[in-house]
Amino acid sequence: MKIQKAAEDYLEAMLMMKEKHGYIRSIDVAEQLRVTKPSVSYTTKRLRENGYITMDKEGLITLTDSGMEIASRMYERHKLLTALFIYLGVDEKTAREDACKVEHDVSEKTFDAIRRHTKGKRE
Amino acid sequence: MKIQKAAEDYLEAMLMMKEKHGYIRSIDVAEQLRVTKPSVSYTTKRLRENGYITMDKEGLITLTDSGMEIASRMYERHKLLTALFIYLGVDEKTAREDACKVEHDVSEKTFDAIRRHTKGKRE
DNA sequence: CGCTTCAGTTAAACATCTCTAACTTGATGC
DNA sequence: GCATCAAGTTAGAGATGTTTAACTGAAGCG
Repeated sequence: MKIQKAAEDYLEAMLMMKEKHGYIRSIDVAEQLRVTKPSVSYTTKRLRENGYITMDKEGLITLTDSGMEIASRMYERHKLLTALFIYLGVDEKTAREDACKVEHDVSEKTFDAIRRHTKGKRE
Repeated sequence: MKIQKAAEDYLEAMLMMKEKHGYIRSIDVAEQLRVTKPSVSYTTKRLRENGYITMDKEGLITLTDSGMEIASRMYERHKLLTALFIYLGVDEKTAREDACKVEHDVSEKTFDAIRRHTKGKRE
């Protein structure tokens, strides 16, 4: 299974919920991503089948190593892009929204370049 | 009809073909986007139904005003993003590929910021 | 004329992702 | 103990966009 954008979004949202609440529930992921419960149910099933998450009998979600790898990559990209856009003069809300979309699309090479660039600016 | 990413890609590719060959054929759009002929056929049908293109009896495509508007917006974004990535130190091929994907996702606000920024750098 | 080739379409199938509606199941509270 | 609510699942549908296979129709050639 090649991980799709949507799956990346779900995994990232799960990591955010983990950081925010200490646990991950489908309903919170649904709210975060503004989708319905069945959408989350559909996606968690596929993520489970492909080894990116596990769920206990109460429905609490745990990211596996491979799931966590994707989630943290997305999350880091999210923060990096947000910082770049803000540096370019975009307001924070817009920066965040755009980062959300762009984070799936940009190659590792370009991220390296952004990383180098924003690092230079921060020091 | 809310124009989808895929439709934006097709319209942009059509504009590129127009600039390259002086005319627009489905088969060239298919090659440019690396999709099959039926994919182009499916999309041209929808674009026709929604007034973004017209096609004559030989299949030659013309962008309408609304189609051209979208195509040129995408094309400008494409060039702007490519320039930004190259400025950040990305090689040209990667810059182009990433621009292709990102051009659909970024808000007008962020594009304004990029425009201001790259303008400053070019002078 | 007949064959081939090229461009385009149609048909059928499939993947992904979403929704609404209805159901299950467990906990909460009166 | 029973009603209610909250979380999650299942079932069925629909939009989008892709594919392969098979067809149509026109152009060129020998």
